[in-house]
Amino acid sequence: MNNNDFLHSHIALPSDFYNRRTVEVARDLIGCILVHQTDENTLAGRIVETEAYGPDDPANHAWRGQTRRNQAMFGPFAHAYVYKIYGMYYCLNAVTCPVGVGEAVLLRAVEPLVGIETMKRNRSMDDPRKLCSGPGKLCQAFGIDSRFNHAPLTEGSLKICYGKRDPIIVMTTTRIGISHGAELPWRFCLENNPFLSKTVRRDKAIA
DNA sequence: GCTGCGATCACCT
DNA sequence: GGTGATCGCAGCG
Repeated sequence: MNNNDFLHSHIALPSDFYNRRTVEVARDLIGCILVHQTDENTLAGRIVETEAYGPDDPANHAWRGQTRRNQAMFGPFAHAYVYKIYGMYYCLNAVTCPVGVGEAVLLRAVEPLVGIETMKRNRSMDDPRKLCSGPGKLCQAFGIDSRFNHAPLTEGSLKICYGKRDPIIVMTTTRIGISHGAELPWRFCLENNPFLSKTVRRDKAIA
């Protein structure tokens, strides 16, 4: 399949998809396709790991209210919230709630599908399992940075599209890498997928 | 102002 | 399993 075929065979999720409870959006994003159409290439991959940052959640960036960094979280749903972490990596979120409510879904891992050579170049790395197996890695592979903060995910160069309708098993587990508050079962992933991040906790798997 | 730490990652042992 | 890279924010004064 060439790049044009791929683009035309995938349709962006409608904006209403994101106007639901954040944990539902996080679960339903598993299996959907992240697409970045650059001037040169199409980059695409299947979303295999997500994390919800919801209400009453001390780990949520929006927990202490609105700041310049988390402004996009309080903007309209179906848009991107991209922030820099540890001064060097970016993380991509899908904003889920109406204006004024700060909730989002962090995309934690993607299975590379299209534009793999470009991803390898962006990551200076050859192993396909390591190209997008973490929130910072997938942004580097896809060339996603702060320019995409506030960008719509329903149109334009960065989109999330329907995936194939293969039956998939979504595993629910706790979050990790955060210190505030209880570890809520708000992480979702494709069971036994080889492209998950290194921190998936099978011991705490729920389904 | 300064300090500590975080939704990370690669590299080292 | 430990460490360094290095930016924005919060908390403290």
